[in-house]
Amino acid sequence: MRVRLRDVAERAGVSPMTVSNVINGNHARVSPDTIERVRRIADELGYVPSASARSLSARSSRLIGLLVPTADEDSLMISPHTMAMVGQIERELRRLGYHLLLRGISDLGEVTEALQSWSLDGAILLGFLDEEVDSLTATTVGGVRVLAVDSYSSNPLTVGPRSDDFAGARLAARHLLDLGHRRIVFAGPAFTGVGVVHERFEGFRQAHAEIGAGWDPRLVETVNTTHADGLRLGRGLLARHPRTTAVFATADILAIGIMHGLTESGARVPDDVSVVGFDDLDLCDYVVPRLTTVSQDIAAKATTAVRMLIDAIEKGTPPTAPVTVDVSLVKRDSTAPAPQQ
Amino acid sequence: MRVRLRDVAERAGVSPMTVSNVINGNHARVSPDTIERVRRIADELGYVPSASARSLSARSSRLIGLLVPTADEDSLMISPHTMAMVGQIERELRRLGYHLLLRGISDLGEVTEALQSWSLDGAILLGFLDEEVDSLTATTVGGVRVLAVDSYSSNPLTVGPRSDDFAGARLAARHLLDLGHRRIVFAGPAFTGVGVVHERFEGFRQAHAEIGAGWDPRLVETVNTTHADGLRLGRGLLARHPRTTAVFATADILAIGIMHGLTESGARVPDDVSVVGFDDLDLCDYVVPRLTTVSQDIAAKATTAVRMLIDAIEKGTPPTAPVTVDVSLVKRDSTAPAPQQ
DNA sequence: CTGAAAGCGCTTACAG
DNA sequence: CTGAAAGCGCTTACAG
Repeated sequence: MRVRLRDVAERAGVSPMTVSNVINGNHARVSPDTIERVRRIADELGYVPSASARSLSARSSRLIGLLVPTADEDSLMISPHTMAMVGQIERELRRLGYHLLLRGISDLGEVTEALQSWSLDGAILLGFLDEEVDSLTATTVGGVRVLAVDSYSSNPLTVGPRSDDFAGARLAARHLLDLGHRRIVFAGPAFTGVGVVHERFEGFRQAHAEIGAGWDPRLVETVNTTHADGLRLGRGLLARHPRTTAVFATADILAIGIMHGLTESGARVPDDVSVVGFDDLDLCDYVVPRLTTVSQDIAAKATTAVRMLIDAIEKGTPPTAPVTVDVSLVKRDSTAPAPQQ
Repeated sequence: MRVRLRDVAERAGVSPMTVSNVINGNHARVSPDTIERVRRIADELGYVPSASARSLSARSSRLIGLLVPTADEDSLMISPHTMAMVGQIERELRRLGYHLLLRGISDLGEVTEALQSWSLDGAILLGFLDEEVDSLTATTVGGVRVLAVDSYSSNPLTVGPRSDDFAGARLAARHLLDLGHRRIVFAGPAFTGVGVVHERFEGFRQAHAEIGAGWDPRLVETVNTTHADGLRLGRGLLARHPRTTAVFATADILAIGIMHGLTESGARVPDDVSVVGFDDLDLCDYVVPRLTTVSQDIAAKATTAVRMLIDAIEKGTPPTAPVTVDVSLVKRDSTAPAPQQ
C-alpha cells in the first residue's frame, strides 16, 4: 500500500540506511551514482517519507504548533489581525520546511497536552494575555521551545517579537498634536502597569510631554475593542468631552466604530473630530473617511517570530531579549487640522 | 525525560497493554480497580500519549489536513471568508478530538506530499478552483479521504458541502425586483458553465424569470473580486449603464467597493442605486450605508464539512452527494425602492 | 480480565 | 562509501 523506505532500498539494491542518507541529504556518506539512482527510484515509486516514523525515531518532528486562545465553544480567530498573522506564519514555516499544527486553547490546562502529544519542535503563542504567558512554567511546556507574540510578559521561556507599541502610539499622538489638537481622547481596553495597551498609553503621553503639552487624565475612555463599543462611545463622545477635537483608539475596529458614532451624533470626521486607529487592517481603506492609523508590519512580525523560534530550535539556545518590529503612521482621510474653537 | 506508557505501566504494576486499554477507553477489557489506579498514576506522572507513535502503530492518526491554495510567495488566507472557515473548522475538529494541520498549497504537485507525509486521516480542501479539484485522482490523494468545500466539481473523491449559491442569488435578485428594480447589474468574476459564480448567475436570472421580468445580458460586468475593482466599476457604472438602479455583486468586498465608487461619482446609495453583496462579512456592518447581503452560514458549512469527513473516515464510506447549506438575505441600508424614472 | 511478542517506518550510533 | 542491529512509543492480533 504505502511505499516505504525499505521498498525503495530493495528496488535500488541498497540498504535502507543508504536511502535514508540520500533522502536526508547526507551526501557525504553516499556515492554520486547511488544518490542519483536512489533518487530516481524514489520518484518513480512516489515515495513520501512517513513524518510520524521520522518524528518517532529522530529527535526532530519539524512540526510547529500555533496556539491561539478561544472561548470554549467559540471559533479561534477573533481579530482580523490574528488571522493575518496565522497566514503569514504558515507561509514562513512552509518556506523553511516545517509543518503547522493549528490549535485553539480554551483553557490553559490544555497547553501541555497540545505541546507534547505531537512531539512539537516548538510552538508560537498568539494572542494570549500577559498573565497567561506569565503562568507558563518549564513543566507546562515540557521541554518544547515556545515563543509568545506581542507579549510583555517577563517570562524567559517565551521571549519573542512584538510591534513597537510605544513608538506607534507616540507617532499617532504626535500627528494629532502637529495638527493642532490638544484635547485628545485615549480610547482602549482597561490596562495595568505592563502590556500592549499600557505601552500605547505611555507612547501617547510621551508625545504630549515632548512638545510640552499638558494632558488631562479624564480623557481616558475605557472600552472593549469592538465596533459596537466604539459606536456607543462615538455617539456620546462630544457630550462627555465637549472640547475634544481628536481621538486615538488602540484598534482600528474600535476607531471605525467611534467614527461612525461621531457621524451619527452629527459631528463631522475629520472636520470636527479627527480619529486615529491602530493595526492598519484592509478595512481602513474601505470605510469613509478612510482611516488614518498606525500600521503594524504583520509580515515582518510573523517572519521574525518564525526565525526566532527556528533559530532557537536549531541552535539550541533560546532568544534572550524580545525583538521589536517597527511600525509606521499611515495618513489617510480621518485626520485634519484642529478646528478653531 | 518524556513519560511513556511503559513508565505508567511499571508504576501501576500492570502491562503496557493494560495501560493502553485504559487510556483508549477499552474499559470492557480492564477491571474497574485497575482503570482507576492506572488513571490516577497517569495523571500523577503527567503522561501525554505520543501521537506519532500512536499514529505509526495504529491505523489512525486523528490528524486532519486543511489545504488552502496560496500564491507562491504569498500568505494563504486570501479572503475573510476563508479565514472564518479555518477558525470554525478548527473548533469543530477539536471538539471531536482531532488535530488540524494547516497547509498552504502553491502548486497542485504538493498535494500528495501534504496528504501523505503525516498519515492524515483525512483532509479538507478550502478555496480551490473546480478545475483543480477535478484534477485530483486516487493516486494523488493516495487513500486519504478528502473533501472539497464549495466545489461544483463532479469528482467523486471530493464530495463535500457548499452554500446554496443559487438560492442566495435568487433571494438577492428577488429582493431587488420586489423593490421595483428592473435593470440590475450582475457584477462578478468571469465564469463558465459550472461553479459558484455560474450558480449565482443562474439564481439571479431565475428570480427574473419567476416574475416574468426580462433581463439584458449586457448588464453583466466581469471584474475581479477586490475592493479596488469594485471602486473602479462603481465610479463608471452610471456612465456605462445610465438606466441602472441596482447592482448585485457576488462578494461583499466587491459590493462595498462599488458602493464607494458610486458615491464618489455623485450617486447616492441607496436612493439612486441599491447594492446587494454576498457573504455577510463583519465588515458589512461597519460600512456606511450598512450593506444588504446574502448571509452564508459559515459555522454550519464548517460543521457540515467536518462531520461529513469524520463520518466518512469512521464509517469507511464516502459521502455520495454534496450537502447544501442554507443561506439567507440580510436586509440592511444599501437597498431601497427603485427611484421613479 | 491480563500479558508477551511482533510490528508500524523510520534514524542512530557503531562497525567495517 | 555501505550495512546490520537496536530502538523511538505506541497498538494489534493472539493466547490464556
